[in-house]
Amino acid sequence: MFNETKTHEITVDTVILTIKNDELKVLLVKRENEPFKGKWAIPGGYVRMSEDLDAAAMRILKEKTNVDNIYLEQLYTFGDPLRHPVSRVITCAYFALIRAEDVDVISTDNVAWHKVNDLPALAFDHKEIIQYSLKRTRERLEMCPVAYQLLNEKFTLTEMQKAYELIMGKKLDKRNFRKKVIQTEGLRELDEFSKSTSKRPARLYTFDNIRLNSKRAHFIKKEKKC
Amino acid sequence: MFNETKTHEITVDTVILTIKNDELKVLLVKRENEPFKGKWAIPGGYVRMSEDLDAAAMRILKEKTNVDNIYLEQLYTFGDPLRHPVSRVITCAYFALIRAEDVDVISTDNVAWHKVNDLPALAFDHKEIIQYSLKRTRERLEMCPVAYQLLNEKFTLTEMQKAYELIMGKKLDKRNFRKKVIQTEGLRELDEFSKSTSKRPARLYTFDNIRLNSKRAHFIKKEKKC
DNA sequence: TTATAATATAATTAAATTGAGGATTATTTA
DNA sequence: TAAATAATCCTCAATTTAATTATATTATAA
Repeated sequence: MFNETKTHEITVDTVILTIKNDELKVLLVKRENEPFKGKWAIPGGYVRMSEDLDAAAMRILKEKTNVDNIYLEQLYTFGDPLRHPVSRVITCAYFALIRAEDVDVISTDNVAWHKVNDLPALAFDHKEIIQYSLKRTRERLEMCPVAYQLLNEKFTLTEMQKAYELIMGKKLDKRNFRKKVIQTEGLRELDEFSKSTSKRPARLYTFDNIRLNSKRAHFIKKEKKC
Repeated sequence: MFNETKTHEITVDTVILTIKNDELKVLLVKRENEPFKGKWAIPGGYVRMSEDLDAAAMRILKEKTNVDNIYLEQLYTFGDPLRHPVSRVITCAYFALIRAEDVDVISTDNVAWHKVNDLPALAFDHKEIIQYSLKRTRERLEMCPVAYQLLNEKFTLTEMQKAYELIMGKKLDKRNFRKKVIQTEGLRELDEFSKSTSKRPARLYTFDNIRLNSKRAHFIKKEKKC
């Protein structure tokens, strides 16, 4: 099946997660070319010869979705020889959590946010890649409050808790969550309140230092993993 | 410098760590070809077209060092366009902790264990790769007692503590270490004792389930990282 | 005006964990 | 036999975690 003398093709693929309408969503693009033409896929493309992997991920994401200036973290490299139905393509996957308000997605029929818990049929092994990015996100969330990356610049503690609950897939106690989270280094209480759509307006908070060196998210029970 | 139409070359490189003579060591091979001919490097080579990345890592490690049948974990993919002085080579790095007794290293002038804290000049970015594998190993060690992978099948708690201390780079209290580690799921006390070279012989322990789903290593203070 | 819903704060509790160290026992060597 | 050393056992206080009870505040909806 394979010509062993040929060199490989390498792509990068990016998993972009956000919260919209109380749902965890992932940014997908509709494939314009074969294979899997017309199927949804995470944004990806070929790495140029003189291009760093990180740079390629940023460039391709920008080209396909107009999303720019975000922190992409390398996730995993998927190299199953059969993951691409035509040729041998190894892909280095990246992921990011972003604020929907921060990016300027060209929303077309070919670029859209999809619920992570209700994905359409995806091209290649992209479903597996998304699942793995969720696993990694949960692990990161246990170590530090990265959920702030998903929230607006100003957010309520209830919104933050909701983000945690969406990612971790479980309910958390409001009082203990609050008690713990307000100890987080970098979190600043504002003198502003949510435009109460209903009921009592909630205080807004913000994160001061983006490169936060904060506390472990102790209010999430740590899983033992090996 | 680069021909943008050419496809990339992809290699795998493996960081194999063990403890020998109370030192953390890494398995290195002397390069037989240019570039960096004669320089020490971590074992690595080209991925075949029909070969899975994991399989390639295993094959190449076996070919170069005779080390076989170990659990290699993917570490990171290094893709700096200038990491290879001649062509564009992206490398997917793997790492493993092994028991020196379990493997049959062909010890030649070209294959040898080197102290991690006293490395020779290395080819490519291999020093960086080794450093990153140490960082990852420490993170893993904080989550679960992977250090057992470094120990003989039967080991004393002092040996285990020494492994932790070598990896974490700090001293631990003997009594507290013992108190915590004996709670680890899968650790079994044996009715055997070390062949006391001198002083009181220590009890031997073993790990029952290799695929242990054990407790977090609580006796290592967790670092906050973001 | 009242019921309701969400935010907010305080305080209590048991259990578990952490981190430090005292004290004892076993074994070898001088 | 005594000194030295390693292994082992045990105690304790401070802290953290997780669950819970209780109460007050501020808005909307009926």
